[in-house]
Amino acid sequence: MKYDYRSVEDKWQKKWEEAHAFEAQDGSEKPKFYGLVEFPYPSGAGMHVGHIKAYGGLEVVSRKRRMQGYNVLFPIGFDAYGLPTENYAIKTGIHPRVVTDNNIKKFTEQLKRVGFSFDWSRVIDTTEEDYYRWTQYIFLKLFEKGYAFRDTALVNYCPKCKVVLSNEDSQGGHCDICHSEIVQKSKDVWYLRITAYADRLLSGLETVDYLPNVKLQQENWIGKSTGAFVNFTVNESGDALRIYTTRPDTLFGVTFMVIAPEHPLVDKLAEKIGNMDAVLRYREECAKKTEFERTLLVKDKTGVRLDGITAKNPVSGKDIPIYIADYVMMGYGTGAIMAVPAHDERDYSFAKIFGVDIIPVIEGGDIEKGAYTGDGKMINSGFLNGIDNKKDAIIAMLAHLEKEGIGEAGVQFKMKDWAFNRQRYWGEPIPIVHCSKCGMVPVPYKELPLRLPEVEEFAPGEGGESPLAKVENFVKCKCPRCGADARRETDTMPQWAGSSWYFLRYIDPSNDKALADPEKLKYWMPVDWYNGGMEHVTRHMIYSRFWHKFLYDIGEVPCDEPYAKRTAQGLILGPDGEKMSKSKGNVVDPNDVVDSYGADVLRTYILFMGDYASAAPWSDAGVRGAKRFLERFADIYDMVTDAPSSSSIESAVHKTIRKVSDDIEDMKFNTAIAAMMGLLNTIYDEKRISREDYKILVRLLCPFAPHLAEELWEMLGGNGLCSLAAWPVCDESKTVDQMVELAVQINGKVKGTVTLDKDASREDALAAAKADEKIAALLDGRTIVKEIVVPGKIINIVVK
RNA sequence: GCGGGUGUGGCGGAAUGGCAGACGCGCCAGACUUAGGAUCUGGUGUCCAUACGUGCAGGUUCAAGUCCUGUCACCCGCACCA
Repeated sequence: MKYDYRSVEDKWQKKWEEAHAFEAQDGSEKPKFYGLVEFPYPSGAGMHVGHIKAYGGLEVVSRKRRMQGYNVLFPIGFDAYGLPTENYAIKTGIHPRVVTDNNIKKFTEQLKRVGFSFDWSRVIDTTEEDYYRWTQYIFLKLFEKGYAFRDTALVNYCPKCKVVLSNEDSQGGHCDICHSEIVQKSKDVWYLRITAYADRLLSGLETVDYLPNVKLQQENWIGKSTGAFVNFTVNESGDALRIYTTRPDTLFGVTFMVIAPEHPLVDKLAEKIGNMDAVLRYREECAKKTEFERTLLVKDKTGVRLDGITAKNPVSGKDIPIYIADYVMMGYGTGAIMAVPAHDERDYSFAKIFGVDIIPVIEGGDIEKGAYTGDGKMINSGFLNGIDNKKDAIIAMLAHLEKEGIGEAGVQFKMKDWAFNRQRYWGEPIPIVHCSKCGMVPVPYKELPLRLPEVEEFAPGEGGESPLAKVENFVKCKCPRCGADARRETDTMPQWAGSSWYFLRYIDPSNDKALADPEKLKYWMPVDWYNGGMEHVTRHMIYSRFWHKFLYDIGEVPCDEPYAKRTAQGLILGPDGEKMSKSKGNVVDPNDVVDSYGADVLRTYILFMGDYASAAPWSDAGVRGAKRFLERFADIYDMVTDAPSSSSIESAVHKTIRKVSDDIEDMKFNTAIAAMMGLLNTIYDEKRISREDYKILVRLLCPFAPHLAEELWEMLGGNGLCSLAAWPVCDESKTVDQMVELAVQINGKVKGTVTLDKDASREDALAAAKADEKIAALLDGRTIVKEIVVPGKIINIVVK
């Protein structure tokens, strides 16, 4: 068959659109399936092959579900706020709105050309007023409940982008956008109190079906640790010095304390500290150090003793020195630690450098050699002496601390509150008014959306203020509470805001009364299956789970967890095996592949190239392999007869139904396609297949190469659209082969094969094996020790 | 350092403890061709072979790529988290 993919693909894309084939139905009696993919950021570069892989997985699943009779919601939209668009606007002077609209148009065309079965009637764009109105609404709810607040704190700041970044946006000490070194800066910033949900974000993971490594990464990011808070006292001033430790059992081994250079106690005790000059100098040095330098110097501990200051160990009563050192961070725990050099490697190396006492309190180590972090019997520890394990020692110590009122059990999380404002133009305005009398006042709900004003200049000011600050008629306003002159908040929300709830809006995209209708939410939520990249596991996913849990608590959504299942696709590497990047020049443009081979080839190749979850390099030769497969698939049309297929073909067809159906569920698309290729080879041997069996094959192919499948379906006289035809069901009885081949082993080594009836008895099988000439010769003169027969698989004869 | 993952042909990769290398790429040979970076057919782990082969060394088992112990290498997260 001559196959002109251009006209065929155009033809079916039009037919799908005319038939509204992929639009989800509200109020349907059918079972629902909500498949979600991470909506793209519409960059100027257009679509990447990575998008095709990311969407291609759930595309196949969604298409299969639809054919299985589900009411499928498989939506798409655009996460369009963000810095690249804004930076482009700053450079060119073109308004981000214009840039965004152009890019969305381009993405839409490209996505449609690939034939994805998205519900295009529900497209959302996070930068549109009727969308960000509800993003602002959620912010106000958070503010009302005290989960959005302002605080002055040391924050991650990117000097190049001139923005405050969250921890999630500055992993590894680099700006996520421009990769510059971030610095710590004290600023008055907006926070979302995500830490209030830390425990639930953790425990919720037990109720969802996420890939194990996705769960693990989230667990590590939340970073729960259990331990104790202990109050030490400063002898010279009586101040409490509170620490957090996971090892309260080692309290008797505390020989010094360390506080972070920025710890407020330093300033408080300034007059009593004998060497304040040196202390301040050290503090300055630390502030200048980049994250990178701090990490490199892990082994060489630095610090300064606070001269004239001592603390009292609350259990041993001993006086101990206090140091400041940058290996203690202000941002974790209380910014102060009790140091147990005998049993902590960091404290040990510090003690060695500074000549502090090292007192072992657990037996088993050698303090000359290093810290002993293992378990053992307690020594030098007063009432703990004799306890022989860590667990019991901790329990005993916690009881003592609580009884004496010097400490209590506690937990700590690595996760920090979410720094939420950006001094940027292209984002949702934060709907808050600053009034000199009333303080921070929310913009009334009825005034939402608070529109992003027009500006002349998109760049942030030199002082790091938002471009909105220069728009006088935006900034100047009346306080909604008292009517006095007031000023609007001029910062905008970070890019992660809009994507934290977008899956809710797809359910009811044009609702102007609520973020979505409660009945519709009840029907569609939770998302049944969410696929995306590993890079979003600790940011977008945690943020959106947080928002969702909050919305659940205030009764806006019907379920506690938004995503029932989460998977992730692996990267597509360049042909050179390296990560694709413009600078390496190894980027493959999916549009080129569609141009020269068609969308079906692109889709099929990307899902065939390797394990879906793993990274795999691009291969142009491999693309041609996919093309050959589809052409061979189409050429079978000439082998169709109206007589039944041979029993071997029939059996192979049903085995393929089973294989393809199961593999799609496991995202093993590569082996699903391989099974169809294998079946093709079998059919080519016989050059004959029944019309009905070929129609089964065409439906199996449909999720992968839907255009070709539709064309063949039509040629074969199938009813309606193949995309909406019933998914084939495997008839297990037809997959059972009457005759089966068994391997015959002698001492575990394969020496031959025998073909037997599937119901052959153990005796028959052994007799047949021994009747084989080669086997008989090998058995001659040997003593049979044991005979194993696994029906349908293997015969193993053990001889001496 | 901590946590997780992966090691299989020339390459991408398959294998509920049961015939390792499915399927594809590449390569070789042949056919059809004025031509072939098209198509079709056959072949293709290593070795002349007995045999040997899933990073390496052991172990369990009738049987191990798969399970167990140890070890090496690479990749990905987090990283002075107290």
